[in-house]
Amino acid sequence: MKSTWIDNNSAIVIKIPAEFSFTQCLKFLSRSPREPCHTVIGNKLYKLVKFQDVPVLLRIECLDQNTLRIAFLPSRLKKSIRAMIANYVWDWFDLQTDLKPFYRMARKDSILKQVAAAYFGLRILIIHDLFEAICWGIIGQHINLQFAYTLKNRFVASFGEKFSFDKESYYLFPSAKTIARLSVAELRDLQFTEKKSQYIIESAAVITNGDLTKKSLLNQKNFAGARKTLMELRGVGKWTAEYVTLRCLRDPAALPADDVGLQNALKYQLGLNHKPTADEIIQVSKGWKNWQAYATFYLWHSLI
DNA sequence: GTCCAGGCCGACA
DNA sequence: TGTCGGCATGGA
Repeated sequence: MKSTWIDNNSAIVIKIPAEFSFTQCLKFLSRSPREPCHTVIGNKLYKLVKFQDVPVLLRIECLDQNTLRIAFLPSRLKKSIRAMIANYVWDWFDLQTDLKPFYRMARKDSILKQVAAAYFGLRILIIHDLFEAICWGIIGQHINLQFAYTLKNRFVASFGEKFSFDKESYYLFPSAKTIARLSVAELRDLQFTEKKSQYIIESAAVITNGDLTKKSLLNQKNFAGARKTLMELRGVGKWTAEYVTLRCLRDPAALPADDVGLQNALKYQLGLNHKPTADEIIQVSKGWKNWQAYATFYLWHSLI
């Protein structure tokens, strides 16, 4: 465990760093009402997780500047699962990263200084599961984000495990094993394109048979190697590989320069009348060394 | 009705 | 190696 936390039978308390804003993170997480895998109600975040085959509903809230409280149902979980929950949340909000150097750099950067100040404390919201990250990347290719959430919602409602707590239903993202068994027609029914359906089922199969794991990607010499491996999957090109290394593998230097969202955010920040090209984005990001992922995330956030 | 959307693939020059 | 059409539909 990387943090100091105190627990009892029904809740865990995590000490959070000063450079953390639960409000900004919730804003990012609530950018679509169609998001099926977590819910934001007021200032509380609800998320279903499963550890050691036990489904657990988390309710996360910020008690004060220093403390995050994670309540869970069912209560009285064994200590090992409580530790997993604490680790899960710690990772989800990327609390291991010291953002002080990012803000020092951003203050001197003409593009980042404004977004870094406006969204102070925003963290990259990690997608823990490799399959979910790849899948979400493929779903989001070349369609608008709201429609991508519509597809995700149908996908999760159709194939994700459902559990009920207090008469409310909560879903887990579908497992690779479940999706690997599907036919293309079953995803076509949800309005996935033929190609997206094939790519998602094939990726699920590669992950299910153990040929691709998060661990194996992280064990590669560098993130460029991980991206190269990811791009061996059909349907995973440069953008998706960059996206997965950013959201799932925590590559601090991931920069999806072909991303239309990043292009639009920079167009606005730079006051351009055209979207910057990938080369132009690489040029303006020269000073963001090892903080490209955070710069990208803050710029995405500026579009919400 | 038109244009764009968190791209990728395969054909072709 | 670089460029271009097709995908297939929703949202603005």
